Amino acid sequence: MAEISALPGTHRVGNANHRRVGRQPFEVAAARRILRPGEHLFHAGEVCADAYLICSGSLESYFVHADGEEQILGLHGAGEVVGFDALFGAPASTSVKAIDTTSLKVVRNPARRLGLDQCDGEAREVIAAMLEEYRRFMQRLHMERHPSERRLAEFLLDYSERAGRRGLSTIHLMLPTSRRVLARYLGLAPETLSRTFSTLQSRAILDVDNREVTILDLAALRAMAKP
Amino acid sequence: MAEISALPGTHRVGNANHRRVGRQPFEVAAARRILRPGEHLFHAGEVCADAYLICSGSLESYFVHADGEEQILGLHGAGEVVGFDALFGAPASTSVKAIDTTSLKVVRNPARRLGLDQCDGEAREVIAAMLEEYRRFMQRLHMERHPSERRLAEFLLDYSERAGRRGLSTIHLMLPTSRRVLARYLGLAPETLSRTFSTLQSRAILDVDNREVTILDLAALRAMAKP
DNA sequence: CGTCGCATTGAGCATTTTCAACCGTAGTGG
DNA sequence: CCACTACGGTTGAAAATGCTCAATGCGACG
Repeated sequence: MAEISALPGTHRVGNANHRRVGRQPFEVAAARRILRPGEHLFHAGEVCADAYLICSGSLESYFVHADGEEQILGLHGAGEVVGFDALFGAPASTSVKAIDTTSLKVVRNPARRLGLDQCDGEAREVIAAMLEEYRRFMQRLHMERHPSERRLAEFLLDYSERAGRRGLSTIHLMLPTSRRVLARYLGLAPETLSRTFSTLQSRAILDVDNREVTILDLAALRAMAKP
Repeated sequence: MAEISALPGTHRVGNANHRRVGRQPFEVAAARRILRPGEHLFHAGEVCADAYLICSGSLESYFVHADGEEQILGLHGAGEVVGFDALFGAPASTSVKAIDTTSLKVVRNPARRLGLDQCDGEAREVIAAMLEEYRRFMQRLHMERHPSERRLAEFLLDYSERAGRRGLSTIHLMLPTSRRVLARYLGLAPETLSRTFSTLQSRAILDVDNREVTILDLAALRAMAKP
């Protein structure tokens, strides 16, 4: 895939064989940056204008969730790109730091370059949804390490919130899928999910009737989701 | 449910209230599409020109991995967007099918709309890397359900391939991180990872010396990764 | 009324985590 | 030069968690 000659220090300014077609010319800067081990490239939440292409070394991208658990999202080596959020002018979803001494090529202002900063409303919406999806993935990767009760609680709260956003009840939920599909979504065996529903019902936290779920004790559910 | 026998392709051209800013004019179609339960919107691998915005109903996006396991990636409700790959003119990473009867708004040709089909080589590379990252996430979500041996095998093969791509040995690997970090990356306790390394060494599949790992039996490792 | 599919429940089993101790190396200071 | 400590890695045993297999319950549909 992204095969970039990883010759550390080869300042290839320009790169003549560009198939530049549409966009107006802009500054093509082949700026470089070097990180020492442990040094951060950026932190989650920062708004970065640039993306980066790894020339040599390796990076670690991670995210510290609200509960303090550190989720490691990627180990990146030469030829890979970090800083996608910059594409969309969005705050970084992850923190990125160097594992070894790492040399990077700075891809300046990719957002402007792609013209993403000036597209119409509907297209913007698609992009926003894409970032949302990306974050949801992070969340799910994190969830996979939680016990089943917590997974279910997290799912229900997320689902409840989404239901609320589209004007439905946030406590009386109508699940969209069969147990089997929901179980696979949550990464559980169907039996385990069934059992988990049962125990939450027996503890009067939920009232479950097939696909209809009523949240009886929201506080308890929240406590279960964020220990 | 509203069993309106689908009006597939109601080309409602128009919709004047666009905040068009940058891009040149193009066909603004507010076409709609209705899916019945179980019906597919698209399959993984198809190249779709359009993205979709869900108006009502719900969709399931999933991917069937090489080993036949079905990974459910998202349950999508009203207000969400599916079909990001169309943004980049890339083949769909996932299959999407309707759970309930679902009504969609078609976002035509988002790629052209964003001008992504005509950006320069370096920017293209960033986009390709982003899609790669997305697929890696899918892969990892899938991995979380595998036993530790398989996870490690998959990681090592992936890492080996990446090392090869940048001109390093594919059998003599220098791991980039400490055990602790690698364990977190793989979603395991450090002790479990250590044990797994040990058993693979005792079976003469690997030779492990701290961060140096040599693959002794590639075939066995492959068999372990893809059952 | 029987059967099919889905959901639930139960019991035993497998894997992983946790807690604890131990080992080897590297750094530090006497 | 040799403790001594610190740290990461490894190993062991117990406990927890979720999975598999099997049986049962329940509702829809013919």
